[in-house]
Amino acid sequence: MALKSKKGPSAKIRSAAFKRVRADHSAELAEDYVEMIADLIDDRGEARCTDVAMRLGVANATVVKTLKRLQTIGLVAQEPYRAIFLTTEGWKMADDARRRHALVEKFLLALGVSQETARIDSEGIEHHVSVETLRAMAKFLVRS
Amino acid sequence: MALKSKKGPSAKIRSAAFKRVRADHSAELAEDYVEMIADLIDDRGEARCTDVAMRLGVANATVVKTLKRLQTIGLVAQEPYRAIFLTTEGWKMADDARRRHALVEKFLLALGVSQETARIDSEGIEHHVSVETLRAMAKFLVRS
DNA sequence: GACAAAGTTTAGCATAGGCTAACTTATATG
DNA sequence: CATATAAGTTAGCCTATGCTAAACTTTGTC
Repeated sequence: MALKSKKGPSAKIRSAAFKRVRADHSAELAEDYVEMIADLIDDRGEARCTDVAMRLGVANATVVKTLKRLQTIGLVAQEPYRAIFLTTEGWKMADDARRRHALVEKFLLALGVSQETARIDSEGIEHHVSVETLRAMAKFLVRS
Repeated sequence: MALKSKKGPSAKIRSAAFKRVRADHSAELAEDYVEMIADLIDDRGEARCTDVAMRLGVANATVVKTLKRLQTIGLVAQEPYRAIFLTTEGWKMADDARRRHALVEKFLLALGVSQETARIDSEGIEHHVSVETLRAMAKFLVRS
């Protein structure tokens, strides 16, 4: 391989970014669920499977299965055929996610994008924003 | 259910955001791969399985498997035991991703975050930024 | 040209997140 | 208060993305 040169020490550093993205992804769904459950509880007093399914745009059975996972990792508590509750841990994650989500959305609006786009993009972006970037966004909001 | 009120027409609209995020995710990996393959080809003349695996931080076998999928959807071309090439379609996607990636990264830097954070966060964010938001970021860069 | 090292592929496994269809439980109303 | 409808659950399937270990090519070197 004549054209092969060094890999550079950057390879490992580079891969860290992708590893973080992959880690984000597995947390992402959990965050979306607890955030939505928190909203449902606040808005209407309780969170039901069906509401979560409808809002997420997935089948009921999918929600049930995912809730099982969230129970095993201690974010959610639920009796069969009953409404969904959050554990202390779950509330913590939900509040965190909501704060982050709101900030990103406000930031996008301040940047000049439409409400619609801010809502949609913030949903995707919120999970990939570090504390440092969040802080920079907050600073921008104060300035502008 | 005494406390159940209307679901609101927002449910379907809301779910659209999550559907987009899910769709983004399945495209995301493809974009990461073609972007990285394009970089490897430009930087060192060819893209090898091992390099992709190392940079992404995954096992070799994982790359092989994913490349199969990318071949079936027409982004990548490869002979067994040979280097990886991009199809015209693949190059289009790679260039698109690279443009988007670079813009997001530059934007984050302009916003005041560190190089390190800009690099990492842009990797996660680039896949979730709409054209409208990208344009707003570009505008911000011109102004600042 | 033989052979060791490096790179690639295959096989087989696990987890996560989707789905539909069939079934069970809760509840709201006649 | 019986029962139809709505809600939740289970079972079984699929795809995507990871992994390790073992097998197979390619290639560089002696």
